[in-house]
Amino acid sequence: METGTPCTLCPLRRRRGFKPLDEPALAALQALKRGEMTVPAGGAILSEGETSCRLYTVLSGWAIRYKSLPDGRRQIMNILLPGDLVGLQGELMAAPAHGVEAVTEVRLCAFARSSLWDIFRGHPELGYDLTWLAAHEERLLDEALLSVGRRSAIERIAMVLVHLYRRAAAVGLERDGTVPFPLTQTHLADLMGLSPVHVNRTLQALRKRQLIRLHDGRLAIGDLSALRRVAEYWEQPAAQRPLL
Amino acid sequence: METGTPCTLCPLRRRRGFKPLDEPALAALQALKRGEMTVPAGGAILSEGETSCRLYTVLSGWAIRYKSLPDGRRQIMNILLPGDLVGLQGELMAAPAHGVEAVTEVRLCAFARSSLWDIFRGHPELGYDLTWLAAHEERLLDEALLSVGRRSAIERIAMVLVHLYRRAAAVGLERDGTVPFPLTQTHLADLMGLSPVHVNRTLQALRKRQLIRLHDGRLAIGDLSALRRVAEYWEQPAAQRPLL
DNA sequence: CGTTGATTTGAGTAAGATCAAGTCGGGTGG
DNA sequence: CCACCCGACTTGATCTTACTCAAATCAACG
Repeated sequence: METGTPCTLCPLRRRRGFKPLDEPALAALQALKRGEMTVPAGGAILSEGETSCRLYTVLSGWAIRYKSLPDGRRQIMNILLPGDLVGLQGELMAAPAHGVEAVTEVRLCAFARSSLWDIFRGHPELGYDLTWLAAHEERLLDEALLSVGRRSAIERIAMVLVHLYRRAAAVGLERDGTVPFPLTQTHLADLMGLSPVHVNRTLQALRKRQLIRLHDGRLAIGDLSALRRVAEYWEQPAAQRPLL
Repeated sequence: METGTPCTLCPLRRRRGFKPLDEPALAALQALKRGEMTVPAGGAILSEGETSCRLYTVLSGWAIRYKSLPDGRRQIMNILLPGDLVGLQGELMAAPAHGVEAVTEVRLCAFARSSLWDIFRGHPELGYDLTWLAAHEERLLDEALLSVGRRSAIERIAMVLVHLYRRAAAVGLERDGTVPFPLTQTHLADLMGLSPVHVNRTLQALRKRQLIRLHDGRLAIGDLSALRRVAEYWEQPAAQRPLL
């Protein structure tokens, strides 16, 4: 665990799309920061059932939040991108019922979980932001549940690709019409409640229709509106989000 | 909209399972309360896409929170029971992307949404509780997503029955080994991502195995541990929850 | 090279959807 | 009282989507 960049210089915070924070709040946040941490690709950030005394913000890299059944079936609940909070989800102070695993190498900004309470007391606006983030995460889950419960395989895949493209672009990962895409087809399967084989065939169908391109770890969308139409997906304009 | 019971006398608040609130916090809450409201069975509490300036707590009755696709397919995100908050989910101040509908007659306690900010500023402990509730809801969604994504039909139905039984019992709805169960099989289908016909056959299978009984609107569980085993479901002990 | 993980392809199958009736019970109006 | 209607629940038959199993390909890497 190293000290890392001070919050005032955090490169993420500069990005459009993140709500600017005023000087005192930033200072308070800095005071709570416990350092930075790097987890290698494939490494565990949180283990299912194990309590962590830390709370993290993803600074860079991709991670997955998942739950699994005793027999090994696994469901990915969400993909974590830079700016996302790790560890808020599981019942504020209790053991999380989910694991978090790095997909690529992940850089994290760590806070002491016990300082949560200080945030609420000392900086109500940060407490509000925290709740905003929780409500936002819930909205992502709603969308995922709708997909898995009611969309067909091709709709689900189209949906998740549009959605991840937008999220990645929103945190500045877009480069000439592509975003990095480190997920394997097995990840997509576990994310959308499908088998890996079926994901493969579905991706082929989308490629054949020229809707997407997927080359050396990057994703490009051929025809956004057509892809959205396939997914029956109309996203709401993204509000500026807080960053802790 | 009537004035209703003062928060200090709220019958829900007496129940074991709800965290007691101290005098000043209770008074603050009372000050924000805008009255009570009754919605008939089948009535809309929130419409998809429509902004509401209110925030509600369910006092009695059952409701569903759902999203739907343009072609009419519907996914229920959660069942709302007494003590649950309505309207926190959708991006704190923005239009909710979901609807909420009464299943039975529902009695609601209303707050002005604009007072959310006052809560955080004036009563950090209430702000914390709010976040706790959001994190808790997220946990419910996690469980639902795992079910719909990775559990078989019989596992899903077993799971949801165990889960709803516990939740209903936790808010005092249990009477000699049964809880009220106002959901139709179509509700269960929309909740678990199945067709109504298949829900019917699956319920029959559970009944044949003596695991559940479902009579005149009440649910009884024949063999809890067996039902849990079917569902591959091990729930964590319920912590005391806050009530707003 | 041999190994390892990801992707691809093919063949057979099963879980659950869809379609179509039909039943049951509780109102409602004549 | 009875005919009717409506919604929820049942049942049977058929069909489709997506799963499973198995094996081949491919690229990266030591």
